[in-house]
Amino acid sequence: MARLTANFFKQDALVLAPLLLGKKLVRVSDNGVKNEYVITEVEIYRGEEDLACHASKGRTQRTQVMYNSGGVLYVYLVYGMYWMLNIVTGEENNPQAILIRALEGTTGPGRVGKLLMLDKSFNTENLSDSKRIWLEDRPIIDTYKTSIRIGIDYASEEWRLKPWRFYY
DNA sequence: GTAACGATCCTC
DNA sequence: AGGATCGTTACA
Repeated sequence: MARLTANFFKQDALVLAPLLLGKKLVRVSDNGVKNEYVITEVEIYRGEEDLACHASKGRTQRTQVMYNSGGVLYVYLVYGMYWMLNIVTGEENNPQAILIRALEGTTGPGRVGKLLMLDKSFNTENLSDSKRIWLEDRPIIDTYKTSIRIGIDYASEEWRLKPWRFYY
């Protein structure tokens, strides 16, 4: 099916998160091998008001990528070891991103980054025209679950309790 | 400068 | 329950 491009990712994260479930993630490695995965778990990080979102610190060298219009990647290192894969979503200057927490057959965002062999060079990568990573359309998953987000105990209750984790 | 802390995972 | 491991942020 067709590659998903900027118009799709420009939608608000609240709309996009459930739509990303079941979508195909394609990764072409340096040696030219193409692998395809299915997205099974995501989390929303949305706006400067969201105290769990890195953009709550405002526009910094790290967070500026989230201020782009949707369709680019926000990839960063956490705990000195794990590359987190996020898709920037929404309108320009409205910082939000969706964390890919799991692909079919994997558990945990750290393992996603390892499986996809991500590194710093993937930060700001454009999903609309990248030759090494992109998403392709797939039928909607209409039965899914939600829960609070994982690993954000530092956020205040208002944001910690948002049901912004989606999985099936 | 310098210190504290993670959107995690593995091992004990 | 605790350690690995380093970029980002905050504060002096």
